[in-house]
Amino acid sequence: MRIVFIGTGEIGVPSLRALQNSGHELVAVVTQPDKPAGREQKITAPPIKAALAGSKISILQPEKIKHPEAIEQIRALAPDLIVVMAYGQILPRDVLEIPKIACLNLHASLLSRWRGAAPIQAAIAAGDVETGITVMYMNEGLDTGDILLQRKIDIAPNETGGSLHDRLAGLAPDSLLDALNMFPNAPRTPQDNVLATYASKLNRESGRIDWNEPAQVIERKIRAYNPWPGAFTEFNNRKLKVFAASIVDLRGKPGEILRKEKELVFGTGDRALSLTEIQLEGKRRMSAPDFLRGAVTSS
RNA sequence: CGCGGGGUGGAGCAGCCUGGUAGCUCGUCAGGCUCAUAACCUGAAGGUCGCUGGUUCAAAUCCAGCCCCCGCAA
Repeated sequence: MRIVFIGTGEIGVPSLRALQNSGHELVAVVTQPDKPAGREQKITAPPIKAALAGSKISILQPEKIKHPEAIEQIRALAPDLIVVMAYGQILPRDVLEIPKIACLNLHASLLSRWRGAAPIQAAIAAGDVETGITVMYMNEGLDTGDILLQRKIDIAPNETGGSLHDRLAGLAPDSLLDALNMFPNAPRTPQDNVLATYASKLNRESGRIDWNEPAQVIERKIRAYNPWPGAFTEFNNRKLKVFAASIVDLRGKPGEILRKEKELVFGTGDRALSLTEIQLEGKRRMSAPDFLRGAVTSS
């Protein structure tokens, strides 16, 4: 089949490689334009483009995929199939109707649970015990299309957003290839809209810790947001990122520092949290004991 | 030229403003105490103070340039 892959994020890279090696004809890749990134604001290629360095596959980087020129470029490729993963823009109907067979999306959750932009973090933060990859037929809604197939994995008790992201990225290629092999008789099951939940887009501020919440909720959020966008709180008027914490059986006011000798313990809405891996603004990431050794003498 | 914090024995920090003997909390090693210990006591090793140049009798400290790490913003 003639396939066009549309994607931007790191999570799509293994699936892209699987398509390259699949025997199908990967005719082009559409990804977001190079943008300034990092402290130096250097123009940086998105991960999908970087993964194609050295290959001869044609790459399209339209500013807006809904612009007529972009749509015409994709139409001219005459794809049988379009595969989308973590692209970052909504595909207009005109693009969805281009492929002869179908426009498929790989989504990092078990739809209809966690539609939207940040399903991986949402699943951990909610305390879900399993998640997975959904291959679905795209429509104009936000992750509302009919399901082709799903692959499940368990969420480990110490799972972080980063580790789950990597595991799902690795699960996606097999899911995709299995789905492709089902054509032309691939199944099609509508989503259960009653069970649908949404994972809204995250920004830095959404990582702020609300100490009034229960310890377990905060602990999950810390894991879910590690490494991005990062959970954080304030310490001596400076931003303190928190990468790992464990629940301890102490009581105290929400946000109150209950211990700071050998461990750093904050009160929450119910029990308390010992922050174990942290990073103060301007400093390196380090363990709580290391942090406290210096903090004791300087305060 | 986006804004800001930082680079000091193996780790985390103080000292810098107001130049003059390398400090603190740990770790490591040796010994002691103890039924025992991640606890306690004694002692020891370990540092070109990011790099280069300048000022000075004298630079971790003041000045200039450069390299690297990090937070914000995007």
